[in-house]
Formats: sequence, C-alpha cells, structure tokens
Amino acid sequence: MTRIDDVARLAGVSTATVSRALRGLPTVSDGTRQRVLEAAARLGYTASPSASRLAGGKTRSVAVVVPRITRWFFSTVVEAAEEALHHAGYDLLLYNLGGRERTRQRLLHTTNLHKRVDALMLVATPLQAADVAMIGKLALPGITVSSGTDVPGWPSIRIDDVAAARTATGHLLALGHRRIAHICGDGADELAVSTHLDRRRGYLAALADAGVPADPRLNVEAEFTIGGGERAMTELLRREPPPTAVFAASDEMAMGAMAALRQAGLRVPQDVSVIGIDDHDLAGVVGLSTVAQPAAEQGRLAALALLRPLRDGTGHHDGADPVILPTRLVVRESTAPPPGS
Amino acid sequence: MTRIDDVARLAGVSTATVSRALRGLPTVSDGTRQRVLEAAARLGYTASPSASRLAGGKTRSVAVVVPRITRWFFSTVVEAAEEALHHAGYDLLLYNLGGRERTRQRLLHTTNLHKRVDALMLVATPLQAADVAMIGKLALPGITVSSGTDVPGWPSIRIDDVAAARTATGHLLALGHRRIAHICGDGADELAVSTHLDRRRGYLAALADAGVPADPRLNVEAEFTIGGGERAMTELLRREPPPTAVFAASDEMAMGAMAALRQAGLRVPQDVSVIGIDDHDLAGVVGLSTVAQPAAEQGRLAALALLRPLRDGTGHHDGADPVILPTRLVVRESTAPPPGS
DNA sequence: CTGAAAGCGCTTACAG
DNA sequence: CTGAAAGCGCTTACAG
Repeated sequence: MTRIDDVARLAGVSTATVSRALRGLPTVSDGTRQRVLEAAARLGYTASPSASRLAGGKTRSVAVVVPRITRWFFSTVVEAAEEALHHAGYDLLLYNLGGRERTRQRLLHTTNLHKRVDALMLVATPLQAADVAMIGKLALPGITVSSGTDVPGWPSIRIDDVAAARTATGHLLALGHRRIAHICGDGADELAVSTHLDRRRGYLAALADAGVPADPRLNVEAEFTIGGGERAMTELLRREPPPTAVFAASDEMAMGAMAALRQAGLRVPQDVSVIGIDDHDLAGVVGLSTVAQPAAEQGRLAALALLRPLRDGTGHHDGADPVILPTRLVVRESTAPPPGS
Repeated sequence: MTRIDDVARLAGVSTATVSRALRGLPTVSDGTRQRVLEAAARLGYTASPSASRLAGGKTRSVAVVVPRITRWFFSTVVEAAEEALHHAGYDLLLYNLGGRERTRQRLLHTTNLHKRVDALMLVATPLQAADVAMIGKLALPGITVSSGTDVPGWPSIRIDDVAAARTATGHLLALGHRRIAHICGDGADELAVSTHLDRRRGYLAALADAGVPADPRLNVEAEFTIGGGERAMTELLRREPPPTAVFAASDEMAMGAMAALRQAGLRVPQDVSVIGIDDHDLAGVVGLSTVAQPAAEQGRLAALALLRPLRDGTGHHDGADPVILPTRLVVRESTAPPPGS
C-alpha cells in the first residue's frame, strides 16, 4: 500500500507539496507538479479517502435517499444523479427506504449522517416536522427532488404536479368524457409525500373548469404501484354507473388499472380510457397515454445543484426558488372518446 | 461536534475504553459499559466514520456495481442488497456503469477502490482478462451476481440460464410450435456478459431435444432493452415464413417484441406467441408468459455471503461452489398453440 | 513556491 | 478489565 511519503521521497519533495500538487492547488510550480505527478503515476498512488476525509474534513460523498429504487421514477433519477456525482469525483451512498418507516427515522435521526456525507439528496422523501428539525441540526447542504416535503433553505427540483394532472384530466375532457375517475396516491402510503394531493387538486380543477361536477365516489386512493392501480380499478368498476375514463396519478398505477380492465373483460380505450403521469419506459409498450415528466433531468439537475456549493466552498445554497421542469402530454392508444359518442 | 474525549470525560474512563464499550467488545465490565453508553447517549455521540476507518483499517462500506440501475433485474437486486447491507451497518456505494465503457475501466483500474470499500459486489458486470487481473490485485473480497464473468476465488449467485431458456423454449414446443424465433442478448452489448450465450444454448438444446432443426435466420441479436426487443421483432417479421412463436432472453425484450407485433397488426398469442425470462413487475400487466427468476433473493443472498467473511474477520471466502437459485415457468396469456392447430 | 509540524478523531497493541 | 501512547495517512495553517 503506497503512501504519500513514498511519493514524496521519489519526487524529492515534502508530503505537503505532494498533497498540493495532486489536488491541483495553484501554489505549486510547474516543474514540481510534473515530478510529483510522475512519481505518483509510477507508484500507482492515490490518496486514502479515509485519511483525506479525516484531515480535510470533507467526505466527497453524497447520500441519495429514495423511497424505492425499484420504481421507474426513482431509478431514473438515481441513474442520472450517479453519473453527475461520480463525474465530479463524489461517492454516492444509496439509501432505499423501502417502505420501512424505521429506516427513515434511523437515517435522519442518526447523528452519523453529517460525519458521513457532505450533502443530502432527498427524492420524494416524506418528512414530518421532527424530521425537518433534525435535518436542520445536521447543518448539511441538501436538495429535494419531486414534490413533497420542503426543507427550509434547500433548493428543490420538481414538476408542477397540479398542472400535470390538469393536462391529463383536460385531455379526457376534450375527448368528451364526463365520468372521469381518479386513482389517487395514498396519503397513508408513506412514500406518497404530498404529490398525490397536488395531482388530485389538478384533477378537481380541470373538472371545475369544464363545469363537470366531481363525484367523490370516483376518487379512489391506492398505493403508487401496479398492484395499487389494479385494486383501485377493480373498486371503481363497482360504481354505478362506472367511469368511462380514468386518470391515474402515475403510469405504474395506470398500467395496473389497464390490467384490471382487461381481467374484467373491458377494452382500452373502447370501453374505458386510461391516462397516467410519468412516461414510464413501458408506457409505449402498452400504448399508454400519459403526461411525460423528465425524470433523468431532475436527477441530473439536482446533483449539479448540490455540487455547486460544495465546490465553491460556501457549503450552502443561495436559497433559490424551486426549479419547475416542464411536462408534456403524450397521446397513445389508451385514450379515445367515450363509448357511444 | 462531540468527540470521543467528551464521552470519556463524562463517563470517567479513557478513550480506549469508550471505543471498546461502544463497539461491544467483550473486554469491558458491565458497569463501565453502562456508564459509557449513557454518556454517549446524553451527548448524542457517534464515532466519526472517517476516523474509525483510518484507525481501524475497515471502511464498513461495500461497492455495488450494476450495468443499469433502471432495469428491473438490477434495481431489484440492489434494493434487496441495500436492505441487508444497511441492516448490518454497512454503507452501500452505488456504481452504475450505464453503458459507459470508460466508467467500468475507471472503476476497476482505480487503485482507489480498495481503500474505499471492504468488498465488492459485481452484478452482471462484464470483465475482460485485464479486469479480472486487476481485481485480483485489489485483494478485496467480492461476489458476482448473475451469470457472466467469474472471478477466481469469489463466490457467485445466479440462476441456471441454460435451464431457464430450455424451459421457456420447451413450453413453446409443447404448445405445438415449430418455427420458434429467439431474440438473443447482444454480445457486443457490454452489459450482456455471457448470459445471452447461455440462454441461446438452452434454446438450441430444447430444439435439438425435440428434433426441431434450428433456423439461424430466426436467431436475432438485440440489446437487453425494450427497444432492442422491438427492433429484433420487426426484423423477424421479415423472415419467410415468419415465426409462430418467440422466446426473448428477457422480459423487457419480450415486451418490446409484443409492442412491435401490435404495431404490425398481429395479435398475441393468436398470431404469435411470446415468452421471456425474469417475471418483471409488469409481466402480469401485459399478460406475458415467462420463466421467473428470484431477483431480490439473489441480491439478498449475495449481500449476506459478502458480509460473512467481513464479520468473522477472515476477510475472504471459502471458495464455495456457485449458488444456483431455481426458476419457474409462469404461463400467462402471451402463449398459445400456433395458428391453425 | 515549499517544508516542518501539528492535528484530524479514532483504534490497537502493549502494559499492568 | 483498563489506560497511556503510538499510529492510521492525510491536510492545513504557519513560516520562510
């Protein structure tokens, strides 16, 4: 295990100079830097992260917290963030809450986190007041991605969930639907954050704009999963009269709804139209109409925003307004005018 | 930032004793341990990871390397591994190769990795001879998940890809199909490892067993993605006569094939049967028959196998045989007898 | 531009 | 069972 002393000896300089040269600090002459770089290369030397971290006080690591890495939105955000983080020389510690309430508490309440990472990226992570207070005490820079809990002083990246839901519902209205159901994210689902509230708000606003009265019996809560969408749709088919169209709060829920419809012997879109939000990789495969959101872009921008204060040394953000990325209606084959129109 | 000295002072013992008590070493009297734990709790103290790592020589971190976290299999493996790793108190550093050849080289060739983590989990990571040699020099314990490159001395967890492919193909043969195409993983695709070769081998073996001659024109290579399956199916529809059934090497490819068939105006399974491997979350939604493999179980077992030598201090494995997990045929609605039978 | 020395906050032999 | 002291391998003022 070659250490900094070995490089110093070979280059004929002090360890301090090796340290400076290797990190690209400006206060090293060109000739010296050359010799140090050559010596380091010859010995295959890289500084020990543990030692650098202890001495330097920076971990060059970022914690990324997601509800479930297996869902389309979260894995896409993480993939984009990972690339930006590693490109900048930062390690990415992954925390997958996995629906386990205990994990979240352990994560945020551990006094450990602030000795372990330089910054925190919370993706759709539900926070209670106590959590937010705890995060404040960590005194770490951070960013939140996706609607939901805000942390005072942290920037956030997201879409406009109300507008996206409005677009989806508006599309169904424009096709002539009047009995439009909504499969809403479950507030009891700790992974849902407040996204589901915003999307329901958009749904209700679109109905109101069109002068269509909202039927509360067409509003069903479900988990943000395929199974959740499936169960919700089964439930909705018991309503009298049943809806002619369904707006699901995510593509995964929408696909679950499509599965339930097929099992019930109903055709999409001839009998029932379905639309979601996301533009999941598989939306094209099942012909699902949706409102696309840029997941990778949210992950990339979040990582870059997080890195900025770390690199310029201020260590904190300038408290900018939330960045709102655009969404876009994608019409495929799951939406059509209502039967008999 | 409370340090170990603060705890020592409050508890009235030396820092060495605090260190021992907090880590649960046996050589501490019950009374002393009590006082130390209380002092630490009162001060909200946790040891600084950087300092522990430097002094102790262990990082309590594991690197998990996947080709693409956005794919079903990999995100499922990572989710299960994350839970096991964090449960044991280990950090998980995520490396997503993302199809970038440079990343893989940087990852493995960096002399950094062995100062950064205690162990390595390679999930379907393609390795060339030079990579394997480099890993040998890292002298880290590790494990490989999913078929593909083996590392000498490392255990591996996987399914029997040949058998799984045989099962899938056998199902189509039993239904009466004789013109069975295979959408094969692309060898040029660096993410494919050798999984695709094993699956093709199983396909060919099943045909041979049934006395059905293999038509090389029904064997198309594609990326392990939805788009890859889509393009391959489009290609296959140009064959004369076209296949009556398709075995795709993954569910994502199979779903891509289903999309291409729908776009070509063909019905599944009435015109063409489709089967995959995986049992992707969405396989049920699209009614895809498949050979299920236990992805989460592979991730969980891999993490546990990795932790074992780290905890008992030997730091290396006993070179056990590969663990082969069972697969299972799941028949849904995408497979049926050939047209006109 | 460069070096000597202190210090980062722990863990680990070594004694007792 | 416990402590004093050295040491892990860097970085950072401080001098020059």
